[in-house]
Amino acid sequence: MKGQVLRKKRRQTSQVTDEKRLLEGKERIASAAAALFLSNGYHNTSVREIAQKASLSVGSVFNYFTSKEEILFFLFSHNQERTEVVLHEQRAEYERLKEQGVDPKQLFLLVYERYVRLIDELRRDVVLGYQEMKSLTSAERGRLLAGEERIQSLLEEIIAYGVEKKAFPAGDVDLKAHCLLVLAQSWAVRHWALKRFSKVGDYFQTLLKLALGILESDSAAVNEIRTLDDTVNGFAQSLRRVSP
Amino acid sequence: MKGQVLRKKRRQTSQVTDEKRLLEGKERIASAAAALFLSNGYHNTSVREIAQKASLSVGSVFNYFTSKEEILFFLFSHNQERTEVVLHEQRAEYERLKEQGVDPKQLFLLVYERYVRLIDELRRDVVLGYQEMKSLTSAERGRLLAGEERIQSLLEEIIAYGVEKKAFPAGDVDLKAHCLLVLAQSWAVRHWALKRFSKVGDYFQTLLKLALGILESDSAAVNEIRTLDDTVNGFAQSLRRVSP
Amino acid sequence: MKGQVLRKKRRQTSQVTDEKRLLEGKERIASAAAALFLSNGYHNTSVREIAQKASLSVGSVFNYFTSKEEILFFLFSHNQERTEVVLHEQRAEYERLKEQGVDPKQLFLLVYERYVRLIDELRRDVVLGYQEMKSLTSAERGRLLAGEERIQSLLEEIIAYGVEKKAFPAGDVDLKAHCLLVLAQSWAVRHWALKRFSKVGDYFQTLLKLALGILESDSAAVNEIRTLDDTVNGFAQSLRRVSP
Amino acid sequence: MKGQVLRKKRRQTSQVTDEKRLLEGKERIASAAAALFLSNGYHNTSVREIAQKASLSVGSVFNYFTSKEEILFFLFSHNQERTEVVLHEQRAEYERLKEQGVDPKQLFLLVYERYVRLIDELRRDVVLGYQEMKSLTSAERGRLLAGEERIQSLLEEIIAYGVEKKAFPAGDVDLKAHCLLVLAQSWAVRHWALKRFSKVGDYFQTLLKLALGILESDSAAVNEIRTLDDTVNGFAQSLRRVSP
DNA sequence: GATGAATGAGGTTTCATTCAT
DNA sequence: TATGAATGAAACCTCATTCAT
Repeated sequence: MKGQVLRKKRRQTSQVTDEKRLLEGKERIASAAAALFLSNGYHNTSVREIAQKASLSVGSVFNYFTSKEEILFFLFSHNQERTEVVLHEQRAEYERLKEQGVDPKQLFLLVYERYVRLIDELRRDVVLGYQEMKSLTSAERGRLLAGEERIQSLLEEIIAYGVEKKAFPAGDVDLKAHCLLVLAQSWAVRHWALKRFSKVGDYFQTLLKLALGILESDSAAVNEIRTLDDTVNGFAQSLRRVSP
Repeated sequence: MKGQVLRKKRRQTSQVTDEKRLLEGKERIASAAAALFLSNGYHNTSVREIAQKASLSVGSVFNYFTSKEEILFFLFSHNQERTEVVLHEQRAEYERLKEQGVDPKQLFLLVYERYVRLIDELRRDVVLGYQEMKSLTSAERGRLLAGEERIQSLLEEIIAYGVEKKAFPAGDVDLKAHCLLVLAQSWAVRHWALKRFSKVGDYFQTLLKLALGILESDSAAVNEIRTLDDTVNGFAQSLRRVSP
Repeated sequence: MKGQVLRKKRRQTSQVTDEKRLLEGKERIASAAAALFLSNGYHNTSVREIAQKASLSVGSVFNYFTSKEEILFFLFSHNQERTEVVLHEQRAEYERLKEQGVDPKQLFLLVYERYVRLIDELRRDVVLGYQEMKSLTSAERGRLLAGEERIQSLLEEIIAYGVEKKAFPAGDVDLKAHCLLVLAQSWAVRHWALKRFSKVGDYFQTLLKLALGILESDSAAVNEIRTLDDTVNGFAQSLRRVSP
Repeated sequence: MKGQVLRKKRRQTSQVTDEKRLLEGKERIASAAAALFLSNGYHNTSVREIAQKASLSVGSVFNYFTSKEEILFFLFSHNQERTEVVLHEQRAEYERLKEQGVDPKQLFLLVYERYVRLIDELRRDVVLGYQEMKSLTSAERGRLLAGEERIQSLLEEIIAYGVEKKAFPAGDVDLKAHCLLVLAQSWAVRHWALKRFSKVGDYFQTLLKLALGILESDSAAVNEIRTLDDTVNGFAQSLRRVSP
């Protein structure tokens, strides 16, 4: 009943032919769009606003992108590509330094700092990713998350190496990696709460202490605490009943 | 931009008069809406869909809420209220336990566990908050953030108490609190990456070790490392030049 | 590169729920649309114009149809259904009359008249079909043409029956059927050239004579003429060279 | 409606000055356009597509034509001119042969064959005419129809001459001419249904028999039939009541 | 004279909101 | 109070046309 009746036109490719000009235009528009998406959200930003911010007419935006959604896609892709490159560099560095016998702690911190600085570089896009991930198709989302998983794997690998070298206690490697990832990303996602660090270097300088705390945290002492914990039974028990 | 714009005049009160019915209706609608917002996003959810899911007519939705936006507000304020209550309990517990001379570590962990469990309870809403914060008016957003700041203050206060009691090293109290907050929230926000913990209790059981690692992390050892760091100069320097 | 990024909303069904009202509305809108499509063409008619002509708001049109193209589809479907019904009746009548031993000429004319009157009834839609066939998908076009082929087959069958009964000379049955079909449709398609016939009955009254002329046309006499034709050689030859 | 609307002011002459180049360019573009118009329809063909097919830039198209509409006009007027020329030739031939005392039947067939072959030659444009007539201004449309009327007049004239010479029975001259016109055009318009004739010559060879059948059809015999018809009263009556 | 990026009017479509029933 | 059809503003997008190079 609802079957397609009319011939659909194939959606045509971007209209601008000059490759260099096309890319420049895309970047100009995407940059304007990113700012607006960030402050107002993707859905609250109209193409007209983007065009205005990029000092273009509405029509021109569609000479560079075939749809509004492609702008978002472009931003994510850019993010993706950059991440891939850095990931590759990091892995190479890691292999090289490991061979040189560099201290695992230092080794980890070097790679981790690199990641934190990447987050800083891509701050806008990371936030955009958090906000608009629900809008993506699962395929697109998959690609984005795959990137993260590869990062986490790299971190886990390095931590495992540290464990092997007795630099860190064993156990909970995956959660440690996850937490360090989250803390790095929080520089972008909750940047408003970290205003006291004016630059990412300042942030990292402080963060690395906590990071080492995480890496060196051990299960032994904690179990002991847990034992104590049970003595405050009433309160702890009541907590268990909170969530439905 | 849209968020700041003057709202058009609009019926200011819901049509339903009976206070009890009104609240029941609101909750029914908001619950349906929350599920949809979560899986499709606020902007990709139409009022008609909400009405259908809540087994109501479109018109009826507007008898309970004056706008779609208000449904979002309702969800957030519900979150707020719940958080306020727990915050109040936590503070009371904290004061009581402090008086009883409970070990600061335990004390912190008790309060922190309570918070982690709250996050679990409000998981949907926390995620919604991350995603749709941009759809709120700045006033609404302010209220939301104020709540978080109060939580963070409480955590800071307890950490400071631990420092005072020599349970934790001094320094970086605010960042420590911030990080612990973020890690708690990651249970909601990056839940997909924490699937190996089937229940929040499992998660906390492991997380608390890292949390203690963070709390006990010190600046001394780190500085020593940084000294070493400088020996790998070339690589480290190059990192500094990464972000533009 | 152009891959779909954002989740698409499933296009929702017509918004009006009351079945009767929905159909009435559809017919009202489609009727207004048909008039406009006919005089201005489908592409030169905007939904706004349709809405105005149907005394509705633009939005309301989309409460009844999910797209402009569905209006066209509706018109064609209506045409299709009507044609199917009549075709069925015609075949039944044909079988019945044949059994009664009715004169093949009369039999043919009865069925043919029925078809001409159907064309009159669906005049607008037939013209629309001619004009917008190129806009249809091949599936849709196929359905439309299949209907015509079935009619033509019926006509051919009856002519063949007449041939068998020696009412018509043998030969060219398919072309005869085709021509009679075309002449019937010309009442719709070139109606402007047939203004002197105020009603379809008048048209048929005259057309039937020519129709019989076609049915009774024979090959014998013609061959004789062609022989003569060759004597005017120069002119006839030159004609052959016209098309490239 | 749109067709009637006042055109906005616009550069009235093509930019290209060299007369010969201008015409060549126009023909090149129009030829590309015709192919696209025919397969996709006028409205589903963009100027960019035309330019591409003609291996030109979009801008250049507008150096040769002042508007897209003008391309359509050009195609039709080309058609017109060709028809005018042939019409003129036909009339001359007709006068000449009449003087020579050629048999009216042959005479008619010669002229008619010429017309059928013209249709074949202009097949694309004829189809375009049927499809896109609604896209023309009424003035343009008028010119097109005037051409057809002149053809029909010529045919009528020849038929009348045949009647005078007792070659054809009297009566219904206009309808006969109309029908023969339609059947000739059906070679273009419903070409898909005439695939069994591989060339226009084959088609005409068969068509001419039916054409003679039409020309020689008489009213007398028919009236007799009609009388018979009334005996099958019930069915025939019911038919009359079909159209509303 | 040729080019193709820029333009903006206008098209279709969605959807929050209103209001008569 | 509940309903759901009607509304129209505003969104995305297309494309004929212009014009600086």
